[in-house]
Amino acid sequence: MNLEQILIPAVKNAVSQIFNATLENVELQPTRKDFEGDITVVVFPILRVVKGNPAVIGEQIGKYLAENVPEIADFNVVKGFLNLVVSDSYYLDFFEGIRSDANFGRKRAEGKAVMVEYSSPNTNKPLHLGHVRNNLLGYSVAEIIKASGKKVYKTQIINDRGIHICKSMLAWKKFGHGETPQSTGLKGDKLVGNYYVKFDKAYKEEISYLVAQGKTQEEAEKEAPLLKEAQQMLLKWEAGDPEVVELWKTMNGWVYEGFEATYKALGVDFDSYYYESNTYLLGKDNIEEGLKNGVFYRKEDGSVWCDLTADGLDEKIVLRSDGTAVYMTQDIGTAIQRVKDNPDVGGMIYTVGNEQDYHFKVLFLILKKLGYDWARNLFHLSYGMVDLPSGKMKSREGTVVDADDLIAEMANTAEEISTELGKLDGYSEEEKKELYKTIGLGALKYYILKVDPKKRILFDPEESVDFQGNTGPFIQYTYARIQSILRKAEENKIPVELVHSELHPKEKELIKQIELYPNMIQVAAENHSPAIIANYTYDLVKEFNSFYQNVSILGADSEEEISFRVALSGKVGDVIESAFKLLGIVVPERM
RNA sequence: GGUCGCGUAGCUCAGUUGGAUAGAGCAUCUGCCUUCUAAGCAGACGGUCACAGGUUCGAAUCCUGUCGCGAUCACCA
Repeated sequence: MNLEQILIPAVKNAVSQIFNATLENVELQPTRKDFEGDITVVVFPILRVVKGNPAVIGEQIGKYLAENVPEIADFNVVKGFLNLVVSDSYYLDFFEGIRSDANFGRKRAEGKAVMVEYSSPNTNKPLHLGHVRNNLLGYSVAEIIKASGKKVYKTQIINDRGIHICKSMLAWKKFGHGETPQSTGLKGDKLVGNYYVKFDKAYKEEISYLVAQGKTQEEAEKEAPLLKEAQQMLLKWEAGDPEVVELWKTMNGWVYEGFEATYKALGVDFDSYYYESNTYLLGKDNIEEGLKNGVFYRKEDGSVWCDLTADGLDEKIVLRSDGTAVYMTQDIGTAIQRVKDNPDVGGMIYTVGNEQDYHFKVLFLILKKLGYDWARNLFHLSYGMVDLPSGKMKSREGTVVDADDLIAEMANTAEEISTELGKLDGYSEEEKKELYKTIGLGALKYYILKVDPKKRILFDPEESVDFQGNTGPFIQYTYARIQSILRKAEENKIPVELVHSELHPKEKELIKQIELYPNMIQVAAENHSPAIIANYTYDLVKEFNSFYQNVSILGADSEEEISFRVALSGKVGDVIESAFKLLGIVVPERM
């Protein structure tokens, strides 16, 4: 039982006892630091049921609660705010109850599962900063929802077909001389990405040649022989030409190996993979069904549409006049296929940039119209772009921030700062390297996850990421210090099972903050926002640091006090670790 | 132009369901390493919550309008 569960009925009861009135809602909030008390009842909403002066009413309710609710030790009223002082024994009991609970804050899974899609790369380019935000967000939201009590499937759809892959393939055939990742020592995705760039370069040369011959820019772009050849290749691929398919398999294989390495470095994973080469023909049957149900209609030219004007949207094409699928067809089919593959799925989350807001609005509406019950639980986890100080990332201008480079750079920065501060002296080179990675990655992940997904992020690679203040390393550092306390306590054989009777104000503040943790997980899950977890953890760490600096832990007055503070520190460490796990950030034992 | 999103301190960001005097970090300034890790702590400075109306006992938060920034409006994906 947390405080809310105790107080809401208690306040309702008080109102009915004193005023003989029925209260629907009780509004509680943590008491502001500048007032005395721990939790505050807002009196104003009660005025709807009980007429009178809020201060007087607050006074009466406060008196009743103090007399009848054992958890309430005292109260005071400021204007319309009834501040309640919660007894130390409540917090001590609460702490005792959760101290040994390793799963504190996390619920066990029940009900329908949720499928979270994220990453969704193209196989012609290496992953970049934008994908990093996508991956971190998707992974973290999946973990948060898991912790909030739902089974989660992590999945991705890989765009492994289409003209863009053919471009890389063609360039490799023409200019590659049989290069492989093994022969060049390049990561597979980088190698293939290079050929995509090579294609683009050669294509541009052809265009300028044609323009010089007197063609218009537009004509030249369409008629360039390289492009024609790539289009031929796509047709061959669709026809199942063995040679083209073989090359396609080989090159995509290289890319997947490269991606796996990046995912591993980022610390994200997936339960299933969907490939567009398998799903691009899906959805046509569903269109037929929709036609029968009257959800769709056919135009004279044979194309199929969905009329969404009644819902304030446009008409949307779902099948071309030549009967081939469009993006929407495929997405409809894939969604339905996924639920077939995992019948316990009751909803899906798509982690895709906000430039596709409209697409998903339409997709969800169509699926709803088709009558699937899980279609009511679809969510587009839409996030803002990652911009550089120079503006957008443009592959053609070479301003793309590569994911692998970025991760390596963060580790370098961590090394520089650590060396400068003289930390980590006395560790082996291998241990140090591991720590630099952990810290650098922590900085990057936290930097990206602490901001609201909807907002754009301005990322300055020159300034790199801060290590002071509201940052990943700061929180990791605090965790490492806590581990140090626990080690010393163990060395000195300090028992931790003792409980003392009176709480220091700093101890009380800390326990109050810990108490909020389960609530934060729920709020973060409902809002699909890791930022809520990140900012909560920061607040907890601030609270702990204040405690740490202002009271003595291992040198406290009594043995009882020492063991209590060690136990409290340990629990703070557990909560930090648990919260950071939801963000996919590792906390080191020492740093 | 239509639709959607964003606009909070010099900069980067929090702000739970509408609640008290709007909070952090960075930057600038002042103290604190003889105590458990100073990547820290305590404090100072810094605000017309883009603007104007409205709803409410109460608005950064909800509604309407204006301005600014971005995205999107393909038989592309």
